[in-house]
Amino acid sequence: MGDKPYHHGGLREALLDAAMRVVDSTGADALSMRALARDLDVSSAAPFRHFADKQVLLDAIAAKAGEELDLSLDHVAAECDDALTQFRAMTVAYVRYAAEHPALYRLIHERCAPSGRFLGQLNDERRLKLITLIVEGQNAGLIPDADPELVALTSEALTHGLAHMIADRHPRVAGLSSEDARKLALAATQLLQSGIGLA
Amino acid sequence: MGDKPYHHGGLREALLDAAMRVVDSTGADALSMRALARDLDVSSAAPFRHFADKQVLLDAIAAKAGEELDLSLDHVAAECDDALTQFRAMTVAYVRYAAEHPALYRLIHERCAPSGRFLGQLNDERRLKLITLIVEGQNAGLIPDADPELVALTSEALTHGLAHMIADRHPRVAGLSSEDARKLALAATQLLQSGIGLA
DNA sequence: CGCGCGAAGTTAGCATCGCTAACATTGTGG
DNA sequence: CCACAATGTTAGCGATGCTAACTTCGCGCG
Repeated sequence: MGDKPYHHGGLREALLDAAMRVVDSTGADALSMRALARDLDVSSAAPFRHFADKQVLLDAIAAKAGEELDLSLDHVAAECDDALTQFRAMTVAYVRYAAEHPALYRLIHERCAPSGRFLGQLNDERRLKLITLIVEGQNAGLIPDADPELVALTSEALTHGLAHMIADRHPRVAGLSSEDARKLALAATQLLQSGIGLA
Repeated sequence: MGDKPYHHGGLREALLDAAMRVVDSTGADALSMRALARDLDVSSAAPFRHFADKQVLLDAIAAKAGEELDLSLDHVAAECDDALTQFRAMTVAYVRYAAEHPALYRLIHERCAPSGRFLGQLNDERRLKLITLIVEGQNAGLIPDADPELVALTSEALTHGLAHMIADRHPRVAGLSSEDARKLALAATQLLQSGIGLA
């Protein structure tokens, strides 16, 4: 009756899910192949049938998290018609993801260097949209006539910086509630738009 | 003659130095207590006389790297009289450190969450100076009348974002030379000052 | 002066980890 | 129907972080 079958069934998915939960709640360093196998009640060698080594698993987690983030951005973007509010909403959503899943957010970006993957960036379609928006703004005389690539990059960097500070619990933004983080992201973005002055 | 003495002498410093080199060149994950001990030709238990566990060592490395970064900022700042150019030069120096010591830069910030330390932030003195600069700008009508804390935070976040993207070899800034990084940091900073528009 | 005590090393060993090799069990397509 | 590929299992290697119990050494105090 309670005999567990020799073959688990969807072990790969189960591994990925469990591993992602571990990383999300405990951090990537805390992930152990053997512990994972124990949790899923399989032998300690079983996971290696599905992931060649730990790094591959981590890459898979990062990829999945990246897709989640992407989906969340899509979802948010779909609810705005105005391109500008869309842009702002996406910034907020990005920062929010970092606040709610710091370890996954870090994982997504850390992986750039070691394994050559590059997740967590704005996908090309979205980036194109952003650049278009910028160029339009420049044609309308609303945006200073700088390189659109530079403008986009600066905007991305600001978002990124906020997200990282929050994910890493930087003391300056440590105790922020989800709502506070939202406000901060909005305020900083608006500040970038209006300019800080200092010149 | 060539007998190595039973007591190493300055083992603690030696460990710290060696460990820092390892992290800088190979990444924090590659640091091994035993390997470290082997390199310094001491037993594998010796390091634990000086650092209770690996995390403590990493914290010490992060602290030392933080001081280095701090010193480099001081050095750069000392060569500017104008407060504004000082601010810009420090931004550049910050990003430059991230470009030249990505693993250390990451380490400095990663440690925020796990061990409660908070390195890598602008120290209070410098931050105070920045805020003063902002308030002066507002009094002179050069800076929009926003919360100075917010303005400072936004500025920090932009710097931080650039630094992180470069340290993590984000594809958008991957192949940048040191000089290119310098230019980028400057351009982005100026863009923040003049404002991006979009409104 | 010498001695004893604490700081700084050592050796040995435990538990765990990532990973591999060799073998077992399946269910599925030819 | 049955061979085979896919997916599990067990056993084990080498490395790691860390601890316990012991040794060596140098410094300060009677």
